[in-house]
Amino acid sequence: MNDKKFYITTPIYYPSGKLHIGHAYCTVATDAMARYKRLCGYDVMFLTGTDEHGQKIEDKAKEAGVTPQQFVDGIVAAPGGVLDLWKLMNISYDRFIRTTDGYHVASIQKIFRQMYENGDIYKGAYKGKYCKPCESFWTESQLVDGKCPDCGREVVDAEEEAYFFRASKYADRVRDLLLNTDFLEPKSRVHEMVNNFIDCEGGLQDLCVSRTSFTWGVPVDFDPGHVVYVWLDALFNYMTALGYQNDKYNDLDKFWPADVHFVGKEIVRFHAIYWPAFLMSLDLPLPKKVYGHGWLNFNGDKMSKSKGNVVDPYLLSERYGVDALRFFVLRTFPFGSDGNFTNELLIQTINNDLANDLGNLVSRTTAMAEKYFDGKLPAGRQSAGLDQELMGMAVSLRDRYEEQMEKFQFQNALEEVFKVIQRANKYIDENAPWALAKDLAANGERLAAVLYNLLETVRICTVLLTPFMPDSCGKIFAQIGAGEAARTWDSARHFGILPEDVQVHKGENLFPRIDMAKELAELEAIQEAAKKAALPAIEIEPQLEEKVDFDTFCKSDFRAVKVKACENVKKSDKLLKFTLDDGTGTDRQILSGIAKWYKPEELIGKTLVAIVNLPPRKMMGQESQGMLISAVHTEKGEEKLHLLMVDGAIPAGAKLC
RNA sequence: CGCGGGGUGGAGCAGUCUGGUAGCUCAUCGGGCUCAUAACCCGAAGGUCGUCGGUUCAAAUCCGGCCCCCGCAACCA
Repeated sequence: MNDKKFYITTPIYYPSGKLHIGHAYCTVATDAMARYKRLCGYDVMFLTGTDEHGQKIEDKAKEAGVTPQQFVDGIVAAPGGVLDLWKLMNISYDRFIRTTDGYHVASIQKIFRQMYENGDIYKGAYKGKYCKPCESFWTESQLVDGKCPDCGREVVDAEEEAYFFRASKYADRVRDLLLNTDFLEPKSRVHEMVNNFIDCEGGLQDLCVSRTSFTWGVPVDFDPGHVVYVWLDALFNYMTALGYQNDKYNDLDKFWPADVHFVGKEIVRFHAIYWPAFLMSLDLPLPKKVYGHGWLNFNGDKMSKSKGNVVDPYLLSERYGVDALRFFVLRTFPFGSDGNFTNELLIQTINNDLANDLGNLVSRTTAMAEKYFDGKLPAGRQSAGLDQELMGMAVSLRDRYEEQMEKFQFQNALEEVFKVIQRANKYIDENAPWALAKDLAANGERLAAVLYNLLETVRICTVLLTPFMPDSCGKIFAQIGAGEAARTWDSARHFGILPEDVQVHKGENLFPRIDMAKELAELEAIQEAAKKAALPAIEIEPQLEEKVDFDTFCKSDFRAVKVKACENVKKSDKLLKFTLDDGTGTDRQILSGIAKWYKPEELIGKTLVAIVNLPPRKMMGQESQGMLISAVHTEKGEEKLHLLMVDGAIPAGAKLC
């Protein structure tokens, strides 16, 4: 049996909506790593999956009028879903776990009970600020202006019975793990974790690990009404998927502890603090490493559904090919820090690296082999001093590549490969095979040597690119006549693996050049349309739950006012200055930030509504005595505003009540 | 003094931990080649490495002050 084993995981993704390029990024990185390790001869377990419980899913399902299970099935297993995406993107996972799988649910129940029995989970009361309409608890620090950060409404003190995990008990061990080992990488994330959550005020807090406010989760089997907190449920997937506390699988001894968990930086906290603490509680071995990778932004902005700037991996895969997309994200961005995804960069990378350098190298090499030798190299060879540098670089490439791959520096590993590819292009220039070809009788053996060296260089590079672009590399191997033995990890360290009389077949262009200007325009149009479609047609502010008493309401003095004059405020692009007749005989001046929606001249003579007993307030150096009332809503993500205009027959100053 | 990340030739980035020629891609300019996907190869111009100060024989790199940008409710890698 093989004693070289490697267990790697992606996070299990939360299927509350379609996955985007960020999920694809992490998964492609994991896939490249898994394929690399397999290439190196490891017995690899590559796990991914979906984290399907929680309130958000329950809410979404309700909105959609289906059961939560139907909802997640729709996103995970239906056409165009998560499984489809990974298939499209050629993700070679060995196992896919869904936290709604029966074996996982049963395992979680056992785990929860076990931690309860050993005293690390205890029953307590969750105290906090509660927002009734959102059914959410918030801590003081989460509140925005003392109100619910979600909906902006008032919160009340509330208490709920809940189970807690004694995280505090493991604070010292976790701190030590973070500070004194390589458990968490990159190192820059370590301080953030320790400062924020362990050495913060009050130390590492016990974690609330059950909920009673919703039901879509793993039920606590000994206390009906409670469901297990999603993170406890989710984190253990890494072990239940190997058979921990269940009979479904039996790979725990073989693969646990995991070699590395790849996770996004926002969930580093759960993986670097609570996950080890949970494992310590059960006296289980800890994973060897958690690697927190960066995020892809889009055009400098954070990608988010609410901004509608989410990049769709389906679209890009279909348009440019899966391998091009896989390659791009790993070649361009350092894995440990954030990267800025732009369409231009994507196309640039495809054109330069894949089309011009790699694709063209394969193309010109195979074309010459066909043209000069009908695709079959003659056996005679004549080497020359010019060969040394190229061969040296090619043969030593594997070591440099390996060094970077072991550090998860995909960008650098690929950089090394492309240095060799560029060197090969230069080698063609140096040797000018077309000149040699003019006198085959005299130079045939030299020409054969040049082409053979090129094929070998291409072969070695292709072996090392295989984890990143499996399909395309298969096609290159076929074109250069590389059989199985010429595709192995071991063969990548040796020059001269291809048979002397290698048979070459020039094939299709592997990476066609893309017309940048045209493509950018089309992409933008598509993404713009998608953005619009993703945004809700009409959005209105939620109604306030909090009651206002009648007397308080009566204190607000609303009056009909007539616009006598209206002008833009100098140096302000938002403000309009109104001179109003409020019936008192003295003009009232009000400033209103509505220049975006109205031109001053179109408002003169209109009858509006204003609250007149607000304290006066200075804006841009001018006093505003009250506020004009408007109706606001959001349409396709765009804020809309309409001043309240009333019947012109209403006299200035009439009170509204 | 909440936490963290960042400021490097026109653009995007690496290098900073482990001080010692400032590197890559693109764009620009000039040249070469014609096998190849208008691709390839060579050369040039272009940076006081945000700023001020300190340590040092030596600082993009270490230390301190300051300025500017980004993220830090949720959805979310």
